[in-house]
Amino acid sequence: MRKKLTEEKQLEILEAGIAAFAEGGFHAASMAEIARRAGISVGVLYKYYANKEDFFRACLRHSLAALERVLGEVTAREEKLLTYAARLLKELRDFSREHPSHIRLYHQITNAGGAAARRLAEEVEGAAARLYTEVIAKAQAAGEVRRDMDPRLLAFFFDNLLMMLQFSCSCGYYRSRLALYWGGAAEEEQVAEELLKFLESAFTLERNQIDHRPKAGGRGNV
Amino acid sequence: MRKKLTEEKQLEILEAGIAAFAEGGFHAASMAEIARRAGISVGVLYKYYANKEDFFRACLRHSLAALERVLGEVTAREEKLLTYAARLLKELRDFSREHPSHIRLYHQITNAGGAAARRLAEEVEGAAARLYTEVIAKAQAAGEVRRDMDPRLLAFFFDNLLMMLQFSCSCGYYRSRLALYWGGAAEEEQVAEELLKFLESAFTLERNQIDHRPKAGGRGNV
Amino acid sequence: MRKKLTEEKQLEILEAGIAAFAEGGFHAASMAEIARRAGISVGVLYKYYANKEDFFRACLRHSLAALERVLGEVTAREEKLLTYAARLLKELRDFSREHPSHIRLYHQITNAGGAAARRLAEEVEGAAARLYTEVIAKAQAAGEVRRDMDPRLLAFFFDNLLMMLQFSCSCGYYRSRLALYWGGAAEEEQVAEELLKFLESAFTLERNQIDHRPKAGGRGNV
Amino acid sequence: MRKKLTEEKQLEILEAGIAAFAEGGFHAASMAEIARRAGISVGVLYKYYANKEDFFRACLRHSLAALERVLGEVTAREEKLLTYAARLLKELRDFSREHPSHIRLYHQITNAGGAAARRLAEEVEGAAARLYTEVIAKAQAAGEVRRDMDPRLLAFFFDNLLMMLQFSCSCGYYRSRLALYWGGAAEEEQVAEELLKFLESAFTLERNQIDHRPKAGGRGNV
DNA sequence: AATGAATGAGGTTTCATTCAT
DNA sequence: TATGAATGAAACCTCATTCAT
Repeated sequence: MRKKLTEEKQLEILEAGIAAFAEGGFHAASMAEIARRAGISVGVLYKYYANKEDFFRACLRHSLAALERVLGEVTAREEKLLTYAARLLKELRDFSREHPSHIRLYHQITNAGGAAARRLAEEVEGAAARLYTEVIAKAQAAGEVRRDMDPRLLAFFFDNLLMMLQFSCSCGYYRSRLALYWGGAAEEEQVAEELLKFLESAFTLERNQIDHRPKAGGRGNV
Repeated sequence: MRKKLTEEKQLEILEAGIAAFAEGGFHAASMAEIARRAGISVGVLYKYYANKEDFFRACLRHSLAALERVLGEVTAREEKLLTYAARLLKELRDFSREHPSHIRLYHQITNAGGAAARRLAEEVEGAAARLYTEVIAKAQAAGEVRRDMDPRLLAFFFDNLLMMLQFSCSCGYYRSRLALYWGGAAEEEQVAEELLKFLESAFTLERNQIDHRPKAGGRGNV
Repeated sequence: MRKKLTEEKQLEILEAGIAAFAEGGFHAASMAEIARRAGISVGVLYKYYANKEDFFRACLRHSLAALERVLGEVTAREEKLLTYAARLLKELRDFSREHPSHIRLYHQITNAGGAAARRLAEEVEGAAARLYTEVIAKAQAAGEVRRDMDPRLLAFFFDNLLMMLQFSCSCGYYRSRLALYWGGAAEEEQVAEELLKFLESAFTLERNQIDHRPKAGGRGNV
Repeated sequence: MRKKLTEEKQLEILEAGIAAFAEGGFHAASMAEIARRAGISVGVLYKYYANKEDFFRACLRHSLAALERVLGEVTAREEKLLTYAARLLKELRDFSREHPSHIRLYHQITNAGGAAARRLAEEVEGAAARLYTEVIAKAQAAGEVRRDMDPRLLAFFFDNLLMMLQFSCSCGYYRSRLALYWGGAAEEEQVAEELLKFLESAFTLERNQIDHRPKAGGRGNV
């Protein structure tokens, strides 16, 4: 009989699916088009996946698994908060560049609503949320991070900035938007670098420490 | 586009479209369903709009115009950066609550890619990007904002946090995500309050000012 | 708007469906083909019926309703058993000729098995079974019909012969089969006539009355 | 058709096909499912049979051959009509019980129309039709059977009752129907027994012999 | 002018058939 | 040779769009 699809081909199919679903969501993608892009016949899709929905979920799982693998590698090491943040930024940037469709698919699912959204959010973000919060709480205890803010919100804002950075690397609209702010030839390395500085300050300075006298060369405060 | 339907009815149609498109994107929405929701016949839809795409663009325009109106009102007054940010947060939060579909539709279109995305980004974000950057640059000049970061990136990170806050108020997934971080009964007022503190620090403290000695009660710095 | 399908057109659609399903059963018929035969588009089929199964059931209902109407008319009058049987034969023969597809569809569903078959049998045959049995029991009480057989089985054999007669008038195979027995130019009138004679004897003669002496011109008995 | 599979396996394949086709007709059965049931691969099916139609015909031939073998055995002996009928009933009942799928497949094909139906009817029923007619004609000549009816029609009605009895033993719908008439625990032996009585009378009593005076305990005749 | 039924292209899914292994 | 995965035509079904009323 004909050889079963190689592992490689199976991945290619998933990638084709991810790319298609990332484009315009579940409804916009066509199974026939996906098959064509993956260089197979529709029949194969339906031999491996019960239906479009099932295939979509497989793509999602595959995509999120890859993302989680990246996060897992970064979080395996014990480190100072900002060192950790720096590595996270780098890894996510690399991942976003290599697999923009994965990030775009992830962005797609954030459209979802209802119970499915809740389940998905817990599945995808739960671990990260807890990890970030914990790391930040520890850093607060160690006096490395400001104590006048709830660690959960610090973690939340931190993750928000990470998400937007990923989107800015991967999704057409957000890329254009970054270009609008930063100029056409966006060097993402520098953006990441600057984001670290931004975070460093945000994590450090307590409100009551803010000096309200104008700085040299300027008058007045924020 | 003739002029027979009342202004009010026209708005109702657009709102129905926005709600439908916000749900699952362009392809998931059905013209018949939209007409039904708006209490009109499909025929009317096609009298006023050439086709689905055309109607979608009208919904988008309407939705973004509303958003821009809000931004416009906020930015009309000359103010200090953080006062301005505070007002912006409040207005966007209110808008997100009253018109979550608008925000969700906005989120939908950020999936787009290609030239359309570029055009859209410029149209939607261009003014804000320039405004934020300018305000921040002025604040830097006045010594109210750190000078060791590019005002464009400061503006960019600022806007990123704003966008995520809007999504967190409006879109199912992001709402669940906020709940994950912050607990079930997320009081968005407090989140906005804390975001201001976060921004204040991020905008203020320069990296070389960061005290690397551990704070009281903790040892070491970030 | 376009005019809704006339009652007449709706019947035409059902007839097209009945003809198609009668041909080779549920699976052999194609919705597109049915639409084409009925002179409509597939869309109409799916506006009136949720899906193929639903449409099939509607065809069945329509077909059986027509059959039941015929039976109902016949059974409305109080009559002697054989007069009644004669009229039944005539009406069924006429119906079979005018609507052979209905009979053929009926024949199709007798393929069914399982609980659906039981339900269908009760629905279609229940009334007739009870009626025939009752009429025969009464005739037995009146001494008009042999008493050495269970009225239920007499009714059953009676109905069996009726069913086969219908099939022999409507379904290709059974028609050919009748031709095999009776010769090419099967005159169904005469068959029905003879069936009556057959039934008359079967209903009348009790076993113990059978004369075992050879009849004139023959030797030996059955 | 090559000759590599064991005789036994070939029969198993045919039986699987017969069971599948009997279920819902030609179109409802799937080649893959048949292969699975027979414990072979589809490839084998297509090595032995050119296509689905060809395989269907082979199943039919096999099924009818079995039926004809039974009839052949019964008709080999010279006997009195009713003894013969009794044996026929018994054999067909046994066959229906052991191979209900064969009967159900036979029932399936009686849907067919056109020239194929004619050919099939001749092939399947021709011999029986001629045999029955001949036996009955002889019995008439011997004075054992009424002479006021055409032997061909007597044979036809006789065969009709036989067919229905077979269906009533094998096909879901007809079984339910019998239960409707005769009660849940249909004992087919008794039905066959009673059918013989029914036939005996039908074959014997001539119309002009029918006594039109009411029988004891009743008034009037049929 | 508004309606919404009808249209039919196009999407999803199945399955008879092929053919590389 | 037997296998059963791959193929793709054809079936079911949906919905953007048209247009008779």
